[in-house]
Amino acid sequence: MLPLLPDPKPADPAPRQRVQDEIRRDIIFGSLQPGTRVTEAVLAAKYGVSRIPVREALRALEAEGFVESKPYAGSTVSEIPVDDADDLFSVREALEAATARRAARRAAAQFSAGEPSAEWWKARRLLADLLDDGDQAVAAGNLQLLPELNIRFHLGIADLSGSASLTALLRQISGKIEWLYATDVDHRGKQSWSEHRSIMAAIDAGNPAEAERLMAGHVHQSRVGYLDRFATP
Amino acid sequence: MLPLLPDPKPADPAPRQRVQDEIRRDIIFGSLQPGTRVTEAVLAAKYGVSRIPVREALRALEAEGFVESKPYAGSTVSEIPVDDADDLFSVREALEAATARRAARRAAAQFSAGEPSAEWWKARRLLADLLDDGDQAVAAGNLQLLPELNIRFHLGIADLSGSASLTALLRQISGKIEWLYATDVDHRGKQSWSEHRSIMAAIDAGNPAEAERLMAGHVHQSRVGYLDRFATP
DNA sequence: ATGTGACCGATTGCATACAACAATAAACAG
DNA sequence: CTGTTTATTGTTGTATGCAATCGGTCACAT
Repeated sequence: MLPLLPDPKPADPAPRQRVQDEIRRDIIFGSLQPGTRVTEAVLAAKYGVSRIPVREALRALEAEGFVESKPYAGSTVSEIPVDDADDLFSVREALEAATARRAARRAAAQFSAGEPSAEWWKARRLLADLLDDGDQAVAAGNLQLLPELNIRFHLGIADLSGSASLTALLRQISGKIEWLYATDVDHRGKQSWSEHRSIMAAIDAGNPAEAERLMAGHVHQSRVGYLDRFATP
Repeated sequence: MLPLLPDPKPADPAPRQRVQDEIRRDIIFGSLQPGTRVTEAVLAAKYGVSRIPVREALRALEAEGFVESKPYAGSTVSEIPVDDADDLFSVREALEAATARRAARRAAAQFSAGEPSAEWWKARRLLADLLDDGDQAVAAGNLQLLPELNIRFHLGIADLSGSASLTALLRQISGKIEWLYATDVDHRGKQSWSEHRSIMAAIDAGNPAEAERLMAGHVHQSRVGYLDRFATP
């Protein structure tokens, strides 16, 4: 006999990843405020899993800088790095300039060596879709979608650069930047998004210098915009 | 019956940290070569602990970029990031310039506000000892001690900056740089070390611009030296 | 001979159980 | 009343056992 509900629970194939994303989201969007003590047991109960996935998620979040832990003493939610904003942006400028430069160099190399590799096409295709989605969101006035799309675009460029080290660093910084912006939306949204296509074009053209220049300017504007708005001198 | 040796092993109070450091050391100094498959079970047996500490150590090392893992598929030792060297150095330049600038600013603030805080003195004292140890090593010709002392000095400056975000980023980059240098010693050792005191002096003087300038130049020389030596164009 | 499918060993992911440690609070001496 | 010592409790750290999943391999049909 066939059961009417063969699989009532969606099976949850990756509890650790899910829990990690949930906790990070709760931290970024204020449900878990800085200074809050988070214990493995209550989080485990909250998300319906054992302590082990929660524990690993907390360790990962600690590496990302969202929580701080002391041995046998527990974990607490970190402070929002507002004081570090300016410096984080300056590092991000150098970092993303490097990724754009590399991406353009790699694009040129891929095309000069006959057919681009499969993984290159995959990353490039993802960026194309992303750009379209963003334009669509802008056209429809859904500006609240832009922060997420923005991060994915920049991480996509890092992927194109082919450097795992730089991608990991950018991922770490992006988390902090997202946290900083979470208290408010990116006001410069439309303007900022439109700059992405020219960066992409410079990369496609295999022009490292131009890609680097555009990306550096793009991030710099983002930095200036943030500092203007939140005025943390 | 009572065993003759009730506690032959020194109890090992922190297996996870120890195992993590051991594995990282083995990776950096060649005992575990890139591409090697590392399984939790054999590492657990190798270090005489259970799989859990090994597992967490591997996760942390994955966040540090030393191993790569795929779900249910195991972990392998990452490739040495030689291709990323130049870009890592360029990011490091921006990053350490920021830490030096902040450290100087913070030093000035500490002194202008009466007595410096306890944690400031602690970090400052650690750097003083470090500088002395390095000078002593140089005088005694123990240049092989310098790479370790060098990393600790730069992380110490990051501590002085008071920014957890920047310190975490530097820690991540430092691991990679150490890995790059592990194949050879830092040839510029003596010269490089002597520059640390002037950086420290600029910070103590509360001169952010000068501290930033000196640190940027210091890291830049390190970069040029590395690229000259290993010539990866 | 070769492509395709299912099986099997190996390995990770998670849950439960227990031990070690830190932090707090209570008891006590001064 | 205050400083110190000691119990107690709550939380993390580790060990073991089992379930889920992946990679390779062997049979088999084409």
